[in-house]
Amino acid sequence: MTLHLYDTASREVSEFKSLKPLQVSIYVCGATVQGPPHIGHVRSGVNFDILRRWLIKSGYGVTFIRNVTDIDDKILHSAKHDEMPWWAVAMKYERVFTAAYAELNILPPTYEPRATGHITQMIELMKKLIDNGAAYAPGNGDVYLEVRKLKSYLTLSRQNIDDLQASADADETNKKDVRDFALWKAAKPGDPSWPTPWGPGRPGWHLECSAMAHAYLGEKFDIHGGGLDLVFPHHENEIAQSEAAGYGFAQRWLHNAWVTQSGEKMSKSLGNSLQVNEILKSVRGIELRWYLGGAHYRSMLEYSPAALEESATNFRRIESFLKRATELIGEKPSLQLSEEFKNAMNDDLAVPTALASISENLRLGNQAVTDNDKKAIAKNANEIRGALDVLGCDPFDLAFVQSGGSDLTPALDGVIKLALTERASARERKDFAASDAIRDGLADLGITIEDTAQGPRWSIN
RNA sequence: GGUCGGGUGGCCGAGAGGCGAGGCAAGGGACUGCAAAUCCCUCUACACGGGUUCAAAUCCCGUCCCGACCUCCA
Repeated sequence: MTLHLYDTASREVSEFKSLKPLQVSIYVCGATVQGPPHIGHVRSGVNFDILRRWLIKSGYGVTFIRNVTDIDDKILHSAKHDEMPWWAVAMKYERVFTAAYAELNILPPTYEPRATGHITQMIELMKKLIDNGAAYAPGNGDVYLEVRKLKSYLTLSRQNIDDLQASADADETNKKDVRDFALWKAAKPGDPSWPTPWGPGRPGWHLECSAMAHAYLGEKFDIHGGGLDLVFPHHENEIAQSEAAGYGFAQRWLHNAWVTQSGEKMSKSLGNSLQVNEILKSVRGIELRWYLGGAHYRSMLEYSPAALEESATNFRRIESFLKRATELIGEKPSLQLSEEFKNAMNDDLAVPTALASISENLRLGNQAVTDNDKKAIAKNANEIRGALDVLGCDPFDLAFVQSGGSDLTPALDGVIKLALTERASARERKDFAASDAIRDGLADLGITIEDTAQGPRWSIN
């Protein structure tokens, strides 16, 4: 099976064909850096990172753009509130986002453009749109796109323009039609602004992405992604601007669903958002990634602490098998993929089905450990590690290996082995009170002892 | 009002006409001095009412419920 992906525009899963052979260009709408990320933000990051890794594994070269929206109303609002320059607010949260992405082993984008770094491209795009007659500048410094003049509009969300509720904005008086949207917003006193032929102002949200996608990927590119809530208006307006400028734009649209709580979308404004930093106090980044990436990208993921904990436990079982297999085989598993896993991933990134194949590998692998069948241990360990690698959850990945400081593991191993030798001799003379005291003592220190056919092993909880 | 998703076992979560995904929890068993880990077995569900079909969780019609978007959103 070749790679098939869903397309929001057609609402169908279809075979993926890149514009250029073995090259894929992807633009994903990144964060507006007006606060720290919640787990919904990074779910989007994980979902598109899995897509990217799968494309790379499938032999494609991938150019991956994820922008940073570093100027918007909320950033300006925060800046006033915190008495900081707007750019300092944006940079502060951009760094928090970057750190969160790194904790979850989300690959850095090929290019990560900031909106404010691309004003020139935005002005060029507006000029083009005004020359085309698609956009107009009413004279107050705003620039609007005239949606009624478009050949098509709202094709992604399949809405009728007359059914849209008009925006409640107070300063709509300069629009020819209430549904026209701002490409550029005139400067308000005290706000940052950039000079344009139509007056000083700042970019509208939609214009940024069209201009940056064009700057880095050209007139046509393969995949445009983002959260489901961006379909309208953001992506509709990106399409409108780009098509009005004569660009082919995105060939396929992918949207990830939300993380919900009590059935409701997680969002800062609803006050039910869970910050990544908070969650990472209870689970490791690799475990949070396993949890967020485990649901299908188009399905809502209902968050609960119990579900997260369950998922983390499940991951630790897999990880424990891989470590065990490494000890028994004498080398790290290689990266192999089972047919089941490949087929699942090719079917619109069916991660839950792919996970079922990992569970099967795990069961067979553990059985092989019991039977001491090294060939079967290796096969299953290799296929599990290969799958985890695609999912960005390879425990051997350097991204997850603690860096800095000296590694105390060999020293600790020696000390624990001394204790285990004592325990073994106690067990030999059937002094179970003594042997259990050693095991309990180690358990109190967070060290778990398992008696295996190959002798005792220890691990830190 | 318009446009979209969704309702699956105790819980989470796939599937989208026919071989009962998978995980977690629970119960039983094997192994163990006892545990832990692991393996085996059990528990077998698709909101409701009609319809189509040899066959429906899946398609159609209707109903109920939940959620999202309608110019701030991942």
